[in-house]
Amino acid sequence: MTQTPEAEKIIKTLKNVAIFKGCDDKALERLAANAHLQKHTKGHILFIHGDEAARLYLVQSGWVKLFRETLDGTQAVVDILTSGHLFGETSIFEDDIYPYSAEVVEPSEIISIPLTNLKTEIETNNKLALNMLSAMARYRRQQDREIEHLSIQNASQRIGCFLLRLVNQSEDGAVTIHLPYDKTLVASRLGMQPETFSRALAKLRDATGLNVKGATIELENLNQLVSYSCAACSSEFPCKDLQAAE
Amino acid sequence: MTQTPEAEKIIKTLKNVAIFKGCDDKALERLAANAHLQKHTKGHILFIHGDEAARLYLVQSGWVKLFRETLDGTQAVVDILTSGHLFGETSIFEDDIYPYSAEVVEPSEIISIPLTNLKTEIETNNKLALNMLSAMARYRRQQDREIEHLSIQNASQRIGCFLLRLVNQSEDGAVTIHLPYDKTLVASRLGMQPETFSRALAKLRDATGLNVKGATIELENLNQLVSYSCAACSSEFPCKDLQAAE
DNA sequence: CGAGGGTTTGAAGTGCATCAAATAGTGTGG
DNA sequence: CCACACTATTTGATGCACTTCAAACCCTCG
Repeated sequence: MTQTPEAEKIIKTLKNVAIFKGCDDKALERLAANAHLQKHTKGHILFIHGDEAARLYLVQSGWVKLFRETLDGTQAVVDILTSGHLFGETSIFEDDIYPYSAEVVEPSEIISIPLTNLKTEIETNNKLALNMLSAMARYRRQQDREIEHLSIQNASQRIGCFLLRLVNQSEDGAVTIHLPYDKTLVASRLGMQPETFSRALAKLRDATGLNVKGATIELENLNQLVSYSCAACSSEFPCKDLQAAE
Repeated sequence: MTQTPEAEKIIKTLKNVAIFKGCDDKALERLAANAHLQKHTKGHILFIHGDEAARLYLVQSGWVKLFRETLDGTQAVVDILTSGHLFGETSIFEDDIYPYSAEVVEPSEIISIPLTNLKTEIETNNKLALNMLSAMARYRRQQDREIEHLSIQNASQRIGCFLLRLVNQSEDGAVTIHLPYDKTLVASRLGMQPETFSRALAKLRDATGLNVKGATIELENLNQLVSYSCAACSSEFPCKDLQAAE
């Protein structure tokens, strides 16, 4: 089969995404049929909650925010995704509408694939179905923890937990963390107001001795942060899964 | 194949569970091998967060609470399940431990099935895998809404939303709702303290004119409750899925 | 009838939201 | 390179929502 360079690039990316691991080349080609790779600037809306779901999306680079809005305009951030993360794929079941809106929040490269490709493939490709199940189970555990955090952690602890998930777990000793996007956005991701985020981060600094310079955060040692945040969590520190791709 | 009466009863139940719909009898028999149906009294612990996961559970009748506990003893309720709901099944992927604890909170009949049965079956039975994917996708949407509610609804609105989900959606006009379990438990399910629940319910009564007598709640018409609670939600009223079995 | 758990009520405190305003930071065009 | 405009972030002041601790009340069941 002859392929365009774009198609080749897409297939190469798919190979590294968890749910497509172990799929053979033919299957990937079928999945990637009519797929597109597009660059988007900050602020671009990929789709709106309630839109008819036609494609699934894969973040190649950059960041994408998933959110919903209530009638009175309040916004709830569902998740913020980066390289390797997939979204919009759950709409192949029952509903054919997107359950949230998606907005590009940093310059991004986004791959999109027709949902029908996935739907067709999954119906005959048990391996793919199992991969997807495994990914969904992982995501579900994340959501459970998310709910737990919202109900029992305070603002500073949630920030601490968020920072810990940005740290490469193999790192030890002094650590430098770089916030991947706006503080305002981090705040909304954690379900709090920007003002609260600012104050809670200051409180966290006083409590754990971390050092904040703009979007860069330095930490002499992880343990203090771990004991501060993870005390109010049912999981133990190296909390696996939490940052894993879908 | 000769079957015990218990096995027959179990298979009959499985047939009515969403994820087993469309499975043929042979498959159900394989799944039900070494399954048990047991009665449990209030307070019985089925398993603890972190236990090695060996079986999946299905509520035949009664209510089961899924929860986690932090080091300092605080408890977060993950979900409270009833007839037709399945739990513990996600442990067939990656982890082989239960991601939460499970406690019987009302006298219940619980079916349990070895996880290996499901694991084996799912690997060859694409229909089952697809059903399970569909169920997981539905559950995921519920979780998304749960997170949204925790971050943007207040206590009274969350109670209102909870009540609306107990109402048979086809009903209209005057409605009587019966709380299925302790108010204290409802409170924890909604992520609030019992005292807060009590006060928030009183506030909801004043705001929407519902009538509370112990565990029975009467409501002249749904609309007032809908407009009170659903204003702070991104979904529109007859919020499907939310009470659906996994 | 009394014990015990569930539920409500009261009083006080904490945490987060909100509104307002100051400050820092960034990118633009001159 | 500067001044300006605009946005992100911080800080202050205040109010409301929920929690916490305490105690009363109610209901059920032995």
